[in-house]
Amino acid sequence: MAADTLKKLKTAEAEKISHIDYFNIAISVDCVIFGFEKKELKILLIKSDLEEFADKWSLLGDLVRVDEDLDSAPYRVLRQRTGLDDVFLQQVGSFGATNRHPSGRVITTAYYSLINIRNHKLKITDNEVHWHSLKDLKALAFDHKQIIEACLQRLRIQVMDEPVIFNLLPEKFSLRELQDLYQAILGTKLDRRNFRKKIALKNWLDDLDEMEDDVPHRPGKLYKLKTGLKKHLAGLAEKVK
Amino acid sequence: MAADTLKKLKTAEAEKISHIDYFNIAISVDCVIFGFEKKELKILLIKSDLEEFADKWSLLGDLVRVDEDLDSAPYRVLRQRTGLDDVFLQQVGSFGATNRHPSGRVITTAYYSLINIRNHKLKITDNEVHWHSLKDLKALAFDHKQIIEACLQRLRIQVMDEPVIFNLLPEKFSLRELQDLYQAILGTKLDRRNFRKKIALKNWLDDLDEMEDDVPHRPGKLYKLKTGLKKHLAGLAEKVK
DNA sequence: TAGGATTTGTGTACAAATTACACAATCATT
DNA sequence: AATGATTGTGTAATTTGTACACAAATCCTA
Repeated sequence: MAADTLKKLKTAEAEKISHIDYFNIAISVDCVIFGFEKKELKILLIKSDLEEFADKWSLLGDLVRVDEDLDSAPYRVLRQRTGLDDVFLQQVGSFGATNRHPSGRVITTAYYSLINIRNHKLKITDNEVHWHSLKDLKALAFDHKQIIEACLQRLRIQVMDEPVIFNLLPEKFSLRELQDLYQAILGTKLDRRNFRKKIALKNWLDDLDEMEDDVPHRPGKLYKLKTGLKKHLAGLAEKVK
Repeated sequence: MAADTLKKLKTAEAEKISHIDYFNIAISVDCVIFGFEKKELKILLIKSDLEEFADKWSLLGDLVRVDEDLDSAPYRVLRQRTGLDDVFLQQVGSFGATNRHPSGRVITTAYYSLINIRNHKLKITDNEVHWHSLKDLKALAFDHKQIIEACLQRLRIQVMDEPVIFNLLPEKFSLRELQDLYQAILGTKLDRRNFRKKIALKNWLDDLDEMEDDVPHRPGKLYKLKTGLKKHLAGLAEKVK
């Protein structure tokens, strides 16, 4: 195989194509980007650009650059795709079945991200990129369905005891919005009184002394995340907490 | 850079050295192998073979082969190093700072493993490989200290609600041994009566109607893990649970 | 073989957290 | 002014977690 492989290598280098070849393993990152709108969890997907996956959707991802930290790559992907700079991102796991990518051997590390869909800095320029309801996901490319499942599972665990969920909401929000969001994530209905008691106990919120003004019914009070509570948890030590 | 890189490549291929080079990213796996003995958690380490880390210890690991699933690689490493075939292994996270490896760009995926030190199939042939008390770890190579921390954190979470801990014990054990093990993992003392109540509630154990016979004091009853409870949780869906 | 050391095995009372559940007040719409 | 939708609030029952003490079993030693 040596000579043959070397030839392939030369060709690859000469054509300056990506580092997906036949005897090296390429490494990519994929981002599962969650948003929340109309009481539903959404995720951001792009039309696959591989012929094998012509009508399928896939996660936003890219190969990791040789001079770039693994954990920096998803930030770059997000910046390029959404214009957002200061996002919640957390590593979830790596996926590396030999046959997961049709064009060669690619191991990918998955990250999940929580963003506020109404963030005015959010700029989705690529018109192949769209929000999808988590409920009715179409066919997905690669093992991306499985990756999304793993990220959702992580999200469900994490929202129970860390204030990460607020990355999905605008700065001011009502308790109803917060409850709707929890329900969308956990996939269950929650009792309103018990939910409020539990949230109050966590002591995450500041009462803003303002009311909703855009609802067709009795408005609720508005809250914001207590200043000082960082909603972004980055780094490895926090990975599983 | 093209010509220069190509030369390096040729050399690498010609010398059949590993896939650590200057313009590709190599991928490895590292295993944090936990054992339990004399009321202490231990981990299995090997003397580093890099000059940069001459007197340091490192995790057992290897480069992932191009025709091998990522999640299979740590099983291979364990088989080669310990002779064990049917081990508990779980992916914890991937580590990929650009400067983490002195010889080139290597991203590693960390796994943690739980084995019974007294397993008679355990054969450690390489005399550079030794068990170390988790308490007094010497200097470690690479970012392996950080990796161990992440694995320990995962272990602590996981033993609270899944019966993985029994991978560290012999088939028959007393409640004292089990409690000592929990205490070693969690780093706390537990109240005996409350501990027993909690374990009883989980319904993980079968009473063997046998007694310890090798202790210098009143012997305790022996238990074993209920048959049907799989102590090995593999696969992706279980990754974070 | 008796006494000391060590460890097993067991239950109860209190505090804290979780669950189930209903009604009046507010605002928008008509 | 009545209707519809939603907010805001408390209590009782249950479950879970925590703190804590004493008698009995076995080994060891004198």
